[in-house]
Amino acid sequence: MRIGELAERAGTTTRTLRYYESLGLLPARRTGNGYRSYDEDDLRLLQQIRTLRDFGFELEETRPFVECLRSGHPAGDSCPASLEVYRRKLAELDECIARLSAIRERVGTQLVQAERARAELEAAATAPEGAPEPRCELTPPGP
Amino acid sequence: MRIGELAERAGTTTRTLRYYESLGLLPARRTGNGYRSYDEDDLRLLQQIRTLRDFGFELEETRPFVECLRSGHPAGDSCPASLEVYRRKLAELDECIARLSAIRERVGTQLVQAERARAELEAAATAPEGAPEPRCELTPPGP
DNA sequence: GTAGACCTTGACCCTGGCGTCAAGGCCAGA
DNA sequence: TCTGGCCTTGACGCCAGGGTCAAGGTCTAC
Repeated sequence: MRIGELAERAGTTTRTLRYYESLGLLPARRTGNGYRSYDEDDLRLLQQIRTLRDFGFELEETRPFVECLRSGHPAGDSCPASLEVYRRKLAELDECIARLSAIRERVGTQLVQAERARAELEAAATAPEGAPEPRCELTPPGP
Repeated sequence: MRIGELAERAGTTTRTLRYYESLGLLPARRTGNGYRSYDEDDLRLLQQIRTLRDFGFELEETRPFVECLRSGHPAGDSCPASLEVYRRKLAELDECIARLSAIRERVGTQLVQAERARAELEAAATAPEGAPEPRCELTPPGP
């Protein structure tokens, strides 16, 4: 099959396939007129790549899986190199989740504190004229 | 103070400060010879920006905080626009963490399954000669 | 007066993963 | 024969957040 058909069947674009070829990730045979030619195995390789990318794997990280499949294994993750990528990815994900969770806590704390500070400001604003703090977009004092 | 000193005190670079100025995020006054001139307030604005960036805020997201500070408020998060950014960021973080956690589970499951499959392959390889499955980098059968 | 440290603007480079043109070749149907 | 649809390579753009020159101006110290 040609590049357009493969792209469509894999739910991607011809540009993407040419890009993968430029990386040596998914090389293509050529027909007499120079057109790229792919078969069902290439489709499987491509699906492996796209699946991993959906998981957030970088293209380079998909290479061991692709080569594993290409060397005749039934699954891309049948080879030790692929398992190693899985493990690295897990560690990466854990670290990322931990970092984001820590930030989430800090931002949440900041929000609560800032909201409390604003509530006090508003109370002071509606209360008998205290010191007129600099106001940003405080809702105008009630009627 | 001039740009070099401000950069050093804030732990960043002159290039970064010029970049922020080009975005209108941290404009600078100029001295007679065209040099940028900053004061302590600018340092506070810059610190606010850097702190938020460390939290993963994009530069545009820091703008409400900076403008809040510049309008005379004691803290960058004293204004409603800043609180809104906090809330959006929290939602974003929650979504991101949830997505990563789901992926983490799927990758973990894949790893376990692939490891089990490999263990079975190895068992078959060390057992009495079965069908010689295509081997990738299987450890050579023990002595 | 000159070396050296600072400053100026402008411009190109980098990362990843493509999108989007441009200019032209190949092939099938009417 | 012409139109339209596929294909080819090459090259630039984009996103953020700057890094890194280059070529030149300014100021201070010796």
